[in-house]
This record gives sequence, C-alpha cells and structure tokens, in this order.
Amino acid sequence: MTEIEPAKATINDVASLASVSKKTVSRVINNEANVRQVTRERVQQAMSDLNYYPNLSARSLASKRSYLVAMLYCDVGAYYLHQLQSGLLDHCSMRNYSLLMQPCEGSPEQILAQVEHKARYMNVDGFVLVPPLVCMPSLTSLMKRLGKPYVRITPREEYDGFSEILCDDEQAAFDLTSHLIQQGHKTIAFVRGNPDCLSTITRYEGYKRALLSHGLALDELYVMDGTYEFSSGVAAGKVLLQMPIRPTAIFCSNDDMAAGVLSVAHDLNIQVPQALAIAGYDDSPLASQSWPALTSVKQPNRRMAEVAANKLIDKIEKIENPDYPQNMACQVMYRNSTEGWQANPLSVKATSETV
Amino acid sequence: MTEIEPAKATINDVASLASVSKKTVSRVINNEANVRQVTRERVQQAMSDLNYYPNLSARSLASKRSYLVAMLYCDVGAYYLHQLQSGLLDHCSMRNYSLLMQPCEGSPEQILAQVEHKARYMNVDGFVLVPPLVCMPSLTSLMKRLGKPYVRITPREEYDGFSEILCDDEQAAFDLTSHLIQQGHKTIAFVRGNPDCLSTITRYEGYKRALLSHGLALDELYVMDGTYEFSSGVAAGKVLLQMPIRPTAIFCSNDDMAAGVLSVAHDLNIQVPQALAIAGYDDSPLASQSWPALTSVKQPNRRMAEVAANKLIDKIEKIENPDYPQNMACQVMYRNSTEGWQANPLSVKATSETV
DNA sequence: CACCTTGTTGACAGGGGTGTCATTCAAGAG
DNA sequence: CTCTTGAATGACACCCCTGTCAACAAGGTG
Repeated sequence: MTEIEPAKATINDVASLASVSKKTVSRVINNEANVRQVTRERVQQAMSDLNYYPNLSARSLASKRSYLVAMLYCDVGAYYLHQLQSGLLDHCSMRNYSLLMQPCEGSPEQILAQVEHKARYMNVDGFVLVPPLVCMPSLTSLMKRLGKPYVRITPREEYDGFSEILCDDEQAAFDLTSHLIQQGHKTIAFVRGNPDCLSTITRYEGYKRALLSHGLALDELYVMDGTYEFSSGVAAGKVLLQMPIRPTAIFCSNDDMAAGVLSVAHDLNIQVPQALAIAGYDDSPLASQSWPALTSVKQPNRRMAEVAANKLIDKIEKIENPDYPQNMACQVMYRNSTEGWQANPLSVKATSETV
Repeated sequence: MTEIEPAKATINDVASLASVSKKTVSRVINNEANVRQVTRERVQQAMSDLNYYPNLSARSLASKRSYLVAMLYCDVGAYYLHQLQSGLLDHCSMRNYSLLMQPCEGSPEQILAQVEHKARYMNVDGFVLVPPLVCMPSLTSLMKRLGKPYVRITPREEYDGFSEILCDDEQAAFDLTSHLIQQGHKTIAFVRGNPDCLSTITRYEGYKRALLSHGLALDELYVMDGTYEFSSGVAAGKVLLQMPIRPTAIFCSNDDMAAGVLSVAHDLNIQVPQALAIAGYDDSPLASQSWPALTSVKQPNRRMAEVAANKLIDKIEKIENPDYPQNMACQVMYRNSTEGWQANPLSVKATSETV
C-alpha cells in the first residue's frame, strides 16, 4: 500500500517503442493473422521490454466481451465441485479466460433472477452448467435469450445442440454391479439418489441392466430412495439391514449414502465385507478414508471440466472443433468394502488395505 | 444464441430519460452525496424503467478499479476451501464485488509469478490469503509492492497492520484436550499437522497448555509429526497403537489424520471409544460420517469469510471500521469417538448416534 | 504496362463510464 | 438587499483498447 509502482505501460507506449500503430499492437495481442513476422516480433519485444499488460477493461469495453465464464452450480458436495472448479480454472486460464462461481440456491425463479443479474452485470461470455442444473429447461432458455453459449456437464444425453459433456455413469454402475454378481451376490440392494439429478436415473439403469443381463430379477423391495445425503443412507441402511432376507450387498448411488449404510452395519455388528458388501459412487475422500475403504466409481471430473472449458470457449470464439470425446468413461475403484464377502462365512477376519 | 435481446440501455439513455446529465446518473449509481433526493429518485426510476445495468468494463476503465477480489489458496481440503469460498462469494456479491479463485501451486517463485500475473492482468483490487499462504512473507510484500490491500485468514496473530482475521484454534485445542483429561485419560497422544501451517503450532500449543494446566507432563514420545493427510494419520496410528504403553486417547490436528488413526484402530481390533478415544479437527463431513463419528472442532469458517470480505472491501474503499470481531471462537463438536472410554473396560458395547 | 489480388498497416471513431472543474442555485449572514 | 458559502449539477476530457475502412505495397496476370 505504500511503495510506488512504476506507471503501467499502455498500448500507446508499446506502439511508439515498436514504431507501429496501436492497431498493429492490438493485432499482435490478439494473435491475428496478417502481421509480418518481423513486425510481430518487434512488437512482442516492446511488450516484454515494457512489461506490458493489456488493460482487460478497455479490451472488454471495446470488444464487448468480458473473457469471463461462469460456473453455475448447486451445493452437491464440496469435493465434486472442487474438482470441476479446478479443472475449469486451469483450462480457462490457459485460454486467458477467468472463471466466476455462481451458486444457485432457492426457487427456480430466484435462480433465474440471480443468474440473469450476474450475467448482465458482469457481461459473462458463457456458462458451464453442473448437475442438477443441467436439467432445468428455464435456465437453458435464459441462456438462449441472453444469446450466450453454454455447456452442460451431465451423465445423460438430452439432445441440445452439442452442448453436453457426457460421462458414462450407466456403464460404470453396470460394471460395479456385475462385479458384485460375479462374486456370488444374489441379493443386491440399491439406494437411489436425489430424484432431481439425472445421475440418479443413469446409475439405477446401470444397476438394472447388470441384474437383468446376468439373469437376476429386479426386486423393487431392495431398491430404496435416498437423497444423496448421509442421513438418507442411514435410513436406507436401517431398513435394508433389518429385512427378513438381508441383502448381501448394497450399492449406493453415492459415497455419503454408502457411509451411512456402513455405519448402520457397524452399529448392528454386521461385518463388512465378510457379511455385507457395500459400494458407493463418486470416489470422494470419504470412500478411501472410511473403514473398510469403500469400493466406488471415479468420474473423470477434471477431464470433463477440461473438455467443458475448451468446448465453451470454442463456442464463444466461434471455433469449430468436432474432436471432443463423446462419452467419457468412469473407473470403478475396487476397495475392501466389496472384496472378501463369504457366501457361507466360516472364519471371519478383518482386512484392510490401509495397514 | 438465436433470439434477439433488446439493446442494453447505457448511462446516456438513463440521463436523457431522467433529464439530467450522465454525471448525475453516475453519482446515483455510486451512491455519492450531494444529489437531491428528488433527483436521485427520478434517476432511479429511469434506471429501473430501462432495466439499466452499468457497464462494468467502462466503470473499471474510467475508475481504475476492477471490483474484483482474489482468493489465494493452496489445496488444503475441498471442504474447508468450499466453506471459505461460499462465505466470500456471498459477502463480496452483497457489496457488488466478484471473487476470483487463484490456486497457488509450485515453488514460491512460481506462486509469486502466477499471482503477480493474475493481479496485473485482471487488475485485482484486493486479496484474501488463506492458510498456509498467510505465512509467506514474499507474498505479502508482493501485495505491498502492487499497492493492493489484503486480508489474511489465520489462527495466529502476526502483527501486520490489522490484516488478520483470527480464529482461536489454541483455545479449542485446549478445550478438547481438557475434555479428554476430565474423562480420565492420562496418556493422550497428539498428531501434528503440516509444519508449514500456523495451525499446526496453535493446535499443538492448546494441547500442551491443557496438559500442563491439568498437571500432566508432556511426553514427546506421544507427539507425532503428520502432514494433515490421511496416510500420515495411518502412519502415526501404527506407531502409537503398537507402543508398549498405548495412549488411551489420540488427538489429531485434523479429521483426515484422525480417520487414518481410526482405521488403524479398526485393523488392530481396538474398540473406539471404549478402548481408545480419537478426536480430530475441522469438523469436515468425514468427522460426522465415519464410524464412530469423530469428536472434532468446528471453525467459524463462513463467519471468518464474511469478516474477511467486508474488511477487505472496506480497505479497498478506504472505509474505517474498527468494529470487527478480534479473535473468533471455535466450537468443539463432541461425538461418539470420545464418549464412553472406560478406564477399566468391563463390558464392551458398541454405540452410535447415527442409529 | 495497366489491372487485380492479397497481405500489411494506420487513422480515426467510438465503447460507456468517471474525474476535474466550472457553474448555478438556495439559504443564511451581515 | 448584497454577499458568502456550500450544495447540486453539468460540460468535457479522458480511461485504453478494438472495429471499420482506407491506403499502400508486392506480386501475379493478360
């Protein structure tokens, strides 16, 4: 606050040092074509000599663009949001964009009002929609009305002009369920997530497909509704683990609910994984840090964020690029909570990868 | 992308509708004094009639301010960062500022370069420093060189011109340790955090003060160094729980390490809390969702963020306001992991608040 | 050699606000 | 009633870039 910083160089200073017009400097800054190589280098030299930073405000004012991208999100878990955010942050800044975080809470009307306010006030250039906002039609029509491009990170295709970044939740849920079946489980319960999220559907569909394709019947009795919250996992666990015929495996749509089921199992003195296999989804820190560590599914979150950032900025800059991956694969992380179930438990012994 | 949006109103439109000069509109926008009430209201009416949004770029260009604040952080846990971020976001936007997230990774030189680049490129108005960056002198001197105000969220006072937002980690660690002592524990181990963080010192000091003030000796044998990571908790747990005289309680400087210790205890078939009490710090989701749920310390993160945002914006706008809280209290969250230790275990029975 | 292209560059006019300073006006002092 | 003072308002330059369009050079064509 006290020391004096040398006056910042402007485009005029660069122009006169390089003996060109400011328009030519502008061309170099914006990496436009039709500047001779020697001229370009002279300008670049002048810019670095003067430690020149273009004034973003002036640029935005003149070009009517803000170089700002907003991530619209609800509170769906700090860890998931953090991963998406860091990925977006990295790749936006690589392309000289900045990221604005826009939490969306309250009624749909409130959300729309907040988003519109932010969009107009900041003159945001584009939007990244994160579940469950991806399936809020009034939001996408707002973007259209504002004339701003957007991309949507989602586990399920809803044709919408190539705005989607997809991950294959369904397949991962299929793989994980199949793994349980191959271990001999016949009664595999499922705990669904918040009904507002598409992932609740896709994960359940993967589970169903696995059962059916391995010749097991789907018994709705073993399918519980949850909310993605720990407490809903506890509630589901209490019901499932006190049924006359107890499931031998419980697959939860996320890790928080799996942790809830796990803690009920502990309370009831049911050994995991010997007497009960438990699996979650998201591969949050909770999954690897609970005991026993939970088998879970790792989504390619950072990679999705990378694709989202680049796809969006391409749209903003009207660059055609069809080479983005279509439907990104998730990875099942097998851990102790599903390894070692014994159809007929004889000797029960604790194991863990952590020791 | 297709529909047409009505042309946005500018300050000139508002001025002519309200029959005043644009300078007067500017005064109203900026809530300056010396505008007659009737004039002010006429202008406000015109602004709302036209659905007018001031152009941020033009404002920034003319006023040489960006209305942008940057949060500088390292990766110290998604949950903690998320809380600070949401708090800052809320209170910055209440005062019409936006928040930029700036991750700081790599060597000190790289961090300085990144921050300086961002600061100049975006013309950031001020900075919020989050642990462990708060104790990086080269960073604060960069801020001074740039002539930009900053505030620091930290558990320990380091006189620096009222830039600090403090929370009383030391007291909370004292309280928690005292609680263990009162339950009859005499051998209480402590797992320290990453040595780069001030919280590692303050929490340890609270622990020491509690021991000494209750007449217990500090035995360095039971003080382990950790890194705040789960794996370092596992490592510390393995050592502590295989000592000839096992501690009856282990207080870890954060929840991740506590979860590590907990999982070693499970592996070794040591009952928690009956045979071993475990406590963490941070009150992360992990604390309430592990089994048994971990006693932990909740920092007033959102409140700190609120104070940080307002204190920083006051500095930016050169508003004097000495009424901020000095040293904010943390709250110990007592949970099952420390409730029910038995000095001489007779009947051992599992309990949990979750069922 | 005149005529076109294509590539390279610059002059100039904004973009939409704020800062400075001059001017007007109303109210209180003498 | 005149003078002084401070509040209220406006004129205008300026903040620093980009878009538009014209000018000019070099090379190709018939």
